[in-house]
Amino acid sequence: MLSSRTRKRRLRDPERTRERLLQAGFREVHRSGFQSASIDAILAATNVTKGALYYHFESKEDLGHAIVEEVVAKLPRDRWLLPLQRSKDKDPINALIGIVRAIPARPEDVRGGCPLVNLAQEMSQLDEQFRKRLETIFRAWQEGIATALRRGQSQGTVRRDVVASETAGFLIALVEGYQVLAKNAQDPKVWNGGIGNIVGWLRSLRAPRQSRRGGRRLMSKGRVVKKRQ
Amino acid sequence: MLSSRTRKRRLRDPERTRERLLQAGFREVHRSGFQSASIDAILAATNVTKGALYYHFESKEDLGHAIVEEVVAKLPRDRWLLPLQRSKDKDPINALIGIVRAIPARPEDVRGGCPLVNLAQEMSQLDEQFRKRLETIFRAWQEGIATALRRGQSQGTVRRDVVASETAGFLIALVEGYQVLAKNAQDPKVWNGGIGNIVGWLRSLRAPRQSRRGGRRLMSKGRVVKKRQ
DNA sequence: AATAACATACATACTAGTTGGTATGTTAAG
DNA sequence: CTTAACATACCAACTAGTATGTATGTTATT
Repeated sequence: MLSSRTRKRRLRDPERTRERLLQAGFREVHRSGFQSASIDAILAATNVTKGALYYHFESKEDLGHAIVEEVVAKLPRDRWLLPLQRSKDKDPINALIGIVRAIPARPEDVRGGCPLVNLAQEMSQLDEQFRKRLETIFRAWQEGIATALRRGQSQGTVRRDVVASETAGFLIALVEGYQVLAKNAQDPKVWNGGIGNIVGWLRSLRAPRQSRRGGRRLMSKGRVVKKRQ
Repeated sequence: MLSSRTRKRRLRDPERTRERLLQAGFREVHRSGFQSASIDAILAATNVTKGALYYHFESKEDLGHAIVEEVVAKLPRDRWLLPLQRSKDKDPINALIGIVRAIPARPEDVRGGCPLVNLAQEMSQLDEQFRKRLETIFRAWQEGIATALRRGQSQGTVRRDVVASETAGFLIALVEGYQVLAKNAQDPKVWNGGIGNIVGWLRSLRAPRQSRRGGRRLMSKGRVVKKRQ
């Protein structure tokens, strides 16, 4: 027996139908925002009919919630949390620098903005259900970073005087803020500049070589400061 | 002759009508976003009729552009640029700290988010006219901060090794990023925490007391780092 | 193995409401 | 009297959502 996918494309494949709706819904929401996302546009993009959509999701909101939980939530998980866990032995600051540098800087990504921020910005005030789901994602993101930083502190690679959770929030705010600016500029150069400055700031979190005097560290090397003073 | 305002409320006062539409439009757009902003809701809020609105503005987009230029643009000007200019003699870092601390932390402000970011996030990808107007605002904001920082550098209060324009962008990203997080959390505490961390970072830009060795400076005192190591 | 019974997974056509926008009429101000 | 500043009524397009019908897949029965 061949798997349901490899056979001659079954006429009914509810899981696949649902997944296609989620993906197309995500794209439409990412483009237009949730409120302006058109159900008809999603259907047109998938060649799924309205009856099928409302069989799998009981309302537009329900579809939106599923998109957040099943599509949006994956983004920080894949881009941040998994890489951080995978590099358990290495210095978390190097890992974070790598992650930040790996955030897509292609024009279409920069211009579209971070889906998480897009949705949070639009919906958190309007729909508590959306907000809660988004906050869960933010929390997991922040805690993942904080955990990695604490690990770095016990390894001696991260300054002991930084407060992990606050620093994680700082980093997230920074990343999201620069993405907003880059999206508004509609210009990858803005984002690339942001990466440089974020990386510079990240380096300032490193513990000094031999941990002299309780882990103070200067704030040079960033793109915010000149390379040669 | 009494001024047009003090008389017994003239039946026709086009300037006032226009201004009321701008203000109500701003509030509606701030609440719902531009796309979902309802013309009818704006009319209901102002007791102005559709004919009057379309006499003053030729389309919804036109109204939106006017809102950006005449209402939104004032916000960073009033909150950032004017205070920075007014404190020409003082240390710009102190001025910036005061400005950041003065950003409203009332629940309704935090939950509504920064109107500039809201619009940028929603519209920059969709409507180039919107984007250009918003970018003008961001540019002026960034240049205002950069100018103040450079002034501080020649005064000797700001580290010489910081690149003013980059640092200004960093600060803006940070402020906007934290406002996004606070809006998503719908919680003023998140914003207040952000203020603390921003202020801490701002302090790290100060030139050392007697400008020893080319202006290096450590990054302590922030809320990101512990107060007593 | 054949088939009846049933539930799943859709498809089609429609509705009630809202949207931005307009055509045309009216009235106040100079 | 003229025209600037509205007011009213209306419209076509689009919205999410639904009622109803139908074809497919599964399961129980014989």
